[in-house]
Amino acid sequence: MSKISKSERTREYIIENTAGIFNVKGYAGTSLSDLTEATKLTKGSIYGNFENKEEVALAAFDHNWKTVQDIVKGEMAKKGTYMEKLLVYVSTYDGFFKYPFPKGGCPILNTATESDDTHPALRKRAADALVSWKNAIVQLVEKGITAGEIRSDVDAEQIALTIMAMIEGIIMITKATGNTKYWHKVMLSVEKLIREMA
Amino acid sequence: MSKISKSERTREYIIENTAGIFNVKGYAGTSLSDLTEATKLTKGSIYGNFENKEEVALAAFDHNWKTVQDIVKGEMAKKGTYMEKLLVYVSTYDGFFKYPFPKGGCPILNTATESDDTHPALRKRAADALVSWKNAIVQLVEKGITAGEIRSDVDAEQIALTIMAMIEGIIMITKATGNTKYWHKVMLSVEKLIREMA
DNA sequence: CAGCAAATATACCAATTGGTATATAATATT
DNA sequence: AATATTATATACCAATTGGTATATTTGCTG
Repeated sequence: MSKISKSERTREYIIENTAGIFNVKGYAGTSLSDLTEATKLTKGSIYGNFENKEEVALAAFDHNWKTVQDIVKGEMAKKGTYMEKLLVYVSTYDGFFKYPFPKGGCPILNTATESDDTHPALRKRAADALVSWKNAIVQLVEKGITAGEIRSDVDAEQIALTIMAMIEGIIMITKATGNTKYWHKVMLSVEKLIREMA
Repeated sequence: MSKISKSERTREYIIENTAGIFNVKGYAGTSLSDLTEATKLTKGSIYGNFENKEEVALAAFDHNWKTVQDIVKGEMAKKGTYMEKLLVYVSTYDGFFKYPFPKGGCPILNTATESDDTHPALRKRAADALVSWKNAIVQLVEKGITAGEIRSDVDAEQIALTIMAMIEGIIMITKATGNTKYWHKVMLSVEKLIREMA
């Protein structure tokens, strides 16, 4: 009486075991043989569950981004104030290692930079994730204003985009240089930006 | 009496005509046939001037990054104060379209995100560029302090890294979403950060 | 537990990949 | 202008690419 069919389970199995590869090697850098190797399945099995490589990549992106979201949402749920919820971006991303973040870093950063000029479907996926992330932060700021935690003259969208840009930018810088000191310095700037809204 | 040899000119010709491709398609996404097509040369000619595809990609990165640097340096030279020089990052990057920026956007962003987990040589190149960029900003801030334009209590490195992260982050966000309004909002934050140092 | 449908594996495909050995052409040097 | 050298093109290579048609196995259902 298993509600989920075999193929649905295999689909999930494929996504879980290849999501990390796409996030590390990128779409162009990931081959079908990478996928068969990682899943110990054959091409026939993969193409029986996905139309093509692109469809696997899209599902992998969704999976990777959901992984990040789940961690952040989980941490935010523990916090009482909107100010504290916003500061989760500092504390959680700061403890990058404590949490099971996807291999290869931020999937939005990786997917967006590779696909922006070359792969419309993947680009769209990253863009949609960015907009919904932005809206989530805007919501927190606006609720913070209503709750009296945050000044009413702040531009919520500007704050959201600035936080996002700082985080994504410093992820890139830190991963490229390997210098975690850089990371902490920019996180101080993010924290200052958030606290200044009070 | 041409000082530069034929092969040196061909090398330059290859770099100039392929740098944009690497910056748009990435290292893995760029094939030898992309290179021969763009240069109208044959593989023999390319491999006579470069050891392999990696060497072309490294030279292409250097070329692309120099293009960005030349634009910024040129604009900074026109400014009298260190404050104004720092604000060039806002005004120049803001007028992305006026200037002949490399096709595909910021080469550091593109190269770093693709190579950080996969290609040590390219990663190193991007990391070195990041550090020298950071040091250039630190220099400007420190000179601004000496000149009395900037408060002496600012952490120059933190400022530098925060500006860089914001710029790189918003380049990614803007290119992915296509929304230039986002760009301007974050640039306002960069400007605020710089002016607050006075 | 037999039979059918769904899922997976096998075997194959043409095209392309990065790269090389060698032939040919162009350029310097004498 | 002949020669030596350098640079470019040709022709080839094995391996891999993404993808498909078909065979085989698996799991579900009456």
